[in-house]
Parts: sequence; C-alpha cells; structure tokens
Amino acid sequence: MKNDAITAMDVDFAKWFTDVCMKAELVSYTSVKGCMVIRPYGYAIWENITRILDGMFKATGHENVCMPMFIPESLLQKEKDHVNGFAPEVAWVTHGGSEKLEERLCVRPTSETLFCDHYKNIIESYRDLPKLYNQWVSVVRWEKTTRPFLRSREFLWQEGHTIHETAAEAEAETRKMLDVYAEFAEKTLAIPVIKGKKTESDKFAGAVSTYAIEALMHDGKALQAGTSHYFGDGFAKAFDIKFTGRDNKLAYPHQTSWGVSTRLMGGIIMTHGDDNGLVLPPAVAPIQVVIIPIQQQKEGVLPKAQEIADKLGAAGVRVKVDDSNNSPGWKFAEYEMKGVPVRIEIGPRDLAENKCVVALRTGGKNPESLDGIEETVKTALDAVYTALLQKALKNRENRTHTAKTLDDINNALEGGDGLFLAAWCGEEACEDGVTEKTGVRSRCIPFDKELSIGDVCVCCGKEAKHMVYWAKAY
RNA sequence: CGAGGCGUAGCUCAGUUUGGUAGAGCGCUGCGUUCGGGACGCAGAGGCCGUGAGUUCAAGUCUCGUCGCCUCGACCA
Repeated sequence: MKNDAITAMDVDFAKWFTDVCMKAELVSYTSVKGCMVIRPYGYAIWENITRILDGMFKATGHENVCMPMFIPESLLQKEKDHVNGFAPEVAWVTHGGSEKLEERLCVRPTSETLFCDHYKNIIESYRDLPKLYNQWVSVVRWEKTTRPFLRSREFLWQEGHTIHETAAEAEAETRKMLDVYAEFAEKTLAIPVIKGKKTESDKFAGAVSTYAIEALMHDGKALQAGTSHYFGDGFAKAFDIKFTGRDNKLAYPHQTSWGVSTRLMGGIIMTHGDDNGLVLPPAVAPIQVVIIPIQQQKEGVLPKAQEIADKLGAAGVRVKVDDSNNSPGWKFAEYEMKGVPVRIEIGPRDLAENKCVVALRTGGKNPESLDGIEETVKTALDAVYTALLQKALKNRENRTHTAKTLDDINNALEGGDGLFLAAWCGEEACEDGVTEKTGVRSRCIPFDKELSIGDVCVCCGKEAKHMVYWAKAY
C-alpha cells in the first residue's frame, strides 16, 4: 500500500479533508494555535479567486479600500446587537509596547464599525451617496474549535460595505451581490448553490436581513459559502451618520455588507475532491495543465514537452512541465492529488506520430494530435468544468429530500446527510425543535421555492409561513 | 468548561505488560541504473523518548506532578 495514500473519502470524510489539505500542500500547521499557514500552492488558488471576484466587484462599481486592523472598544460597543453577536469571539489588544492601553482595542472580527466611523466623516449630502467599497483583508474570530479553511481564528476574506440614499437601493445592492456570489460559485468554481434568506435566529449580528448562498458538500453537509446583509439604517442611527436629502432634510442612509472568505477553498475541496485527492475547477487551478515527459532522457522528449508548454502558455493556459527525476507513475499520482485538471503525457512513441496523451482529472485519457493542441486543451478544460458541475448537481439532487414530518427527515437521514425541504411556521421554538429532534439546522428560506396551500409546519403542524432548507452544516 | 485518548526521527507509528546498547516504514542527502500508473541498488544524515521530580546499580518503560495535542460533548459562521 502506498504510504502517503489519502484516506478514502467515504470512510472518514473529515480525515480525508485534512489529509488533502496537508498532502496537496495547501496549508500546514503552525505554532500559532487555531490559525493556518496557507502555502504557495494554496495561496495561488486564492489569488485566482480574488482576481476573478475583484474583477466582478469592479464591474459592479465597487472600489477597494483598507480599514485599520484595530477597533477601539467604544466603537465596537455602539451598535448593541452587533457587539452582542461578536463580543464573545474577539481578540483584545491590551498593551502598546510595555504600557497598558487606556482603552483596549479589538482585532477586527469584521469591519462594519470602522466603515461607519469613516462614513460619518465623509458623508454630508445625498450627492455623496452611494459609496460602494470593498476590502481584501484578514479578520480574527477567537473560535474554540478550528479546521483548515472552514473555521480558523484568522482568515482571509473580502468584505464589501456600501451605503445608500434609500432602503430600496440598499436592498437591491444586497441582492445584487448575492447574485454575484452565486454566479461566481457556479460559473467559476463549478459549485451549485442555493440562494436564500436566513431565519431571524441565524442572521448577522446587527442586520435587518441576511441572505446566503448554501452549497452541499460531497458528504451531504451544507456549507454557507457567502453572505450578503441588509442593515437598514440601524448602524447609521447608532453611529449618527446623516446626510442632507434632496428635500433639504436630514436623513439616515441605508447600508449593506457582504463577504466571502478562504472558506470557499474548503468548499472546492469538499465539493469536487475524490479518493485520489483534490480536483480543482480549471478557472482557479494554479496549474491547469501539467506535462509529464516519459523517458525524458531520450532525445527530443524534453524539448518537445517544453515546446508544447510554450504554445499553451502563449495561449493563456497555466502550464507546468515536470522534468524532475521522479517516475512517471509518481508524477501522475502527485498531480492528481494536487487537483491539476488536465495532464499531458509526451514520450518517444508520441514524437514520431506528432501526438501526445491528454488525460482529464475527472476521468478518461486519449491520444491527441499536437496540431491545434491549444484548442484541444481548452476543450479539455471546459470538459473538466462541466463534469465537476454535473457531478455536484447530481450529488445535490440525490441528497435533497422533501419532508412533511420530522420522521420523514429522520428516515431520510438514515440514508445519509443531505438537504431537507420542509415547511416552517416561523416560530423560533419550532426551528430549535427541528434541530433537537433531527440534528439538522435551518439553512435558508430559498427564493425559488413556494409554499403550497395547506402546507403545515414540519415541527408543530400549524400553518406554515416559509419553505426552509434544513441540513447539518459545517 | 466536562469525559476519554495520545505525546518516541521530518511524517505514520512499534517498543512500555515483565526496567538492561534507540527501532521500522515512508520522507530527506549523494552516486548509479530506470521511466506510458506511486521504480530499484549502494552509501549516508537525522532522537535529551513533551517536561519536572521520585524509585532503582540502571528508566522510553515504574510512581507522582506538570505542559501540549487530538476526539466527543458544550459553544459557534
């Protein structure tokens, strides 16, 4: 048995996940507890994510800024719900050098308060609105139990913050950015998501409403992959942000925030991975094509491999030739583990025929002509994307159940975790009751599912107000 | 914070019952042979056995303390 084999995913998914993170060299442990080192290969994936997302933000009119890392306690305290939500998990700075600070500073767990503090300084008139900001930073939340990518004490993310003249405009922004996230998840990451609204108990601290995209992982657990919040004018009132309106009267502006984090990388791993390791969506793969020379000491093999790499590189493909002294079999396994979408094998046999072997990470390999290899590779990359999306959709379809009763949920759970669509009366007691009796939690109230007449709450049997997706979650 | 488990080479671990020269596989370094699915030979490097005290002629092994990590609860985007 291969000593460095990855744990089979259906045997122990949690172990498999950690194995993949470590062995594919995405992250490594550090002596800083609860935090992770993102290694070059992992960071390169993140760079691709940030580049594409940042382009989408710019295209929707947003500008990048950077707020401080520290929040004075008095500033954090201003909005009551917000501080109650975050206070239990913030890290505090109490000393500057050797001197005790008069007012302690928290390390930002999120930056709403800092943005509010800034808005107050710069907004006077409706002419100053809207402000559409985003920042790419790290934040700190003092989590008790941590896992790579899914929950670590410090994590990289982007947080968009916008402020608007009217509630309607702010609400539209909230929904627009949720759509941006959903499009990114599906078109770029090949992760199908459900768009919906969070229940009252699950919404962001200080928000009027929270929307989320929910993805379903290979093992049937849900992952909140991105959130978008509408704040109304609550923060504006708490921070005393006012502007002079078109009617020459003072008014409070309306705000939003929205974010995705390195957790998306956890989503990629857990949605697309298999027993051989990582499988990366081509759009974010640091190496899209790896070229493995066979019998590379034979004349002409390496130059031909490099020639193919140059052609592909010129066509905009991220390509690598592995001319290390490892055996071809070792290289196949190595790049499969690292999730490289397409592999090209080139050996003496191919040279004479002007061919190479093109293998897809999602399965299948074929001899292909070296003429027009750029097009062949692009088709192959598209095929990998399509296969990933189809596989993820299939998994979600197989694991989604409609439930009328708690027994329906419990019975279905015996066949494995998944998503449960069930009606709910809107009472928090019933929401908790479902979790207590089945283990699944409310994920969101989906936009695209309607209640039917006569639907009753899955928990109490009274008239239902919402259709809700329930699932165990990361 | 509660309950359990584990600390020995870079990694995964054996050795602890019954105290007596510090081990294996993988990985790493060098040279050579290989190469279409995790190749092989030879030669090497690498350990205060988590840590402190005790028992003993002698402790990785026994006793007590302590620190760290993991799992399950609890808590929680």
